[in-house]
Amino acid sequence: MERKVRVRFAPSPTGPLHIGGVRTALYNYLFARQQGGDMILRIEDTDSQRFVPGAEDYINEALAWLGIKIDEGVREGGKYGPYKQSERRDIYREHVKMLLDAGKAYIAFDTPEELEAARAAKANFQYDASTRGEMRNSLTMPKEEVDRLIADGHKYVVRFKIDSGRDVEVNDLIRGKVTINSSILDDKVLYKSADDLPTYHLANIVDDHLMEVSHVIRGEEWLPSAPLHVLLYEAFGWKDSMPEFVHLPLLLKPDGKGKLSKRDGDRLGFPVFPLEWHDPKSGEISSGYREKGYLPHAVVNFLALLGWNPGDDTEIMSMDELISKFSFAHCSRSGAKFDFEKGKWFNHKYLQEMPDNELTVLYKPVLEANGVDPNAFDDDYIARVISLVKGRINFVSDLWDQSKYFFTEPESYDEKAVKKRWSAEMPAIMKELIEVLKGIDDFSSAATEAIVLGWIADKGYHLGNVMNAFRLTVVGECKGPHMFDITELLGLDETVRRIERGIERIKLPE
RNA sequence: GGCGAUUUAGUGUAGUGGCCUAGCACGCCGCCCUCUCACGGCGGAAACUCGGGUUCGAGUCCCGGAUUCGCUACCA
Repeated sequence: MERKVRVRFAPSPTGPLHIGGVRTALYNYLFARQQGGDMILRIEDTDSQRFVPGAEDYINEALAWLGIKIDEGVREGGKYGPYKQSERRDIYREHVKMLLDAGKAYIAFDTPEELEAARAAKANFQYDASTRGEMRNSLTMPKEEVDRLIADGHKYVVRFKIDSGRDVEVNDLIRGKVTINSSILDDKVLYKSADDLPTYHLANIVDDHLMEVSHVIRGEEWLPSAPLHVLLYEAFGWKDSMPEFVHLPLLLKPDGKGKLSKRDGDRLGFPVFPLEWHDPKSGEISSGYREKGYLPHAVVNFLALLGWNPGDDTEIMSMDELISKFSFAHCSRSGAKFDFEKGKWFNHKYLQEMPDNELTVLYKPVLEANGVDPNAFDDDYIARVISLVKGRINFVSDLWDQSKYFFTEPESYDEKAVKKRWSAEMPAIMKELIEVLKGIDDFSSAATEAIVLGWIADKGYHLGNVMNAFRLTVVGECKGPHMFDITELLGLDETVRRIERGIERIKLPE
């Protein structure tokens, strides 16, 4: 009971780390930190067929970006290594032998073709207690033949011998007791001689035991095989030190049905990966939250709340707050549809809290990408621009659309606005405005506003029409912050230049 | 098909038998603010899967149906 909390995140390097996997990692991390425990990163590369180069680096980089710190792992080291399953072959071989010697497992020679034939012949074929007596394995064949086959280099697998008709209980920390009858379990393959590697199930149990994992926190897709895992702990005689199980609800597609998948991102236009991923084989690029302009904290906060809540209405929480408030009792049991809009809102919130000088750093590459040399402007100028428009952005990249007129004069004028606000007398009024502006000593927002508004009132002009025409010449469209905040930043010369240019270029509607 | 899990507004969720004429947030709509677009403030529409029970009383407990999801590989 008092044992140290040790959790593990155990992804397979078969591609980029999926956002659902990120959430699993996050919950592991939150729990470990809260309990003063250890967070292990184990690479489960027991499927040599599906190995993808670069995937492991991707996992490390993604977790680092999100602030999920690993205590033990391939890079971090630790006393329980190696942390990559392909480097633990000896350990697995030894444990497979233990099971074989104890009669809890057996060797099977059935080829994939033979298994396929068996499945085709029998509607619900399952390699289990009811059928293993008819298959080619060490239970049906004389020992000499088994030895000869192995000596001749025939490929075989080791299967777990599961007794039928037993109710196996799994205690899940968020779902309670789950019972499954062992008859529905098949004799799972534990080890493949072809590549001298165990399958997930065996490696998982052996590693969790040897690494003294206290809590197995993983996705719900593992719930059906949890009883098998319990049986394996029993077979090894490790039942007493078996970890606690926690099966997290899945992240579902926002629209239709099923688990959130790689394709959904492309289809619905939002990332399902933390970082952009370049597929080494197909060359295909999948978008990532980082590259889309998400702040790592926003992603973490958003993900934390997909399947868990703090028990009150708090939504914006720092990593430390998440750590202190996290609990399995407040995890939901059903899958959560991925709500991309809410994700944007979190990013918006975090962007608002970010100091302008930090946003300035992030904005410069965006400016550059839009053909503006950021070095042509003071950092202070950029920061002031940002402070004026940041309330309306969800991403750093939105800053461009909201503030480009601070960096480059309008190239065109919004048609609808022209139609509504530009009229025959406007050029003359704008010329008057230029003179008014030129007569102002203090071009600050408040002073300019007082003078210009006074002039409009004296002349009896229509405030909305004049101001919007003014805005049209300076901004190019009728949007943006307070007009005189814009002109203060732009300065008298630039403001006048733009009005002149507007007078020249804006054509009367019709 | 079998097995398991699951079920509160469009979405994420609060709710642990009376405090629920069901709260919060995203999204949506409206109003206010206002030179514009946003932001912000205020307000609105919108939900307990169905049927039986138990109980003085059920969103909350029990049974059954339905739903959705997952698993059912020599993948994890």
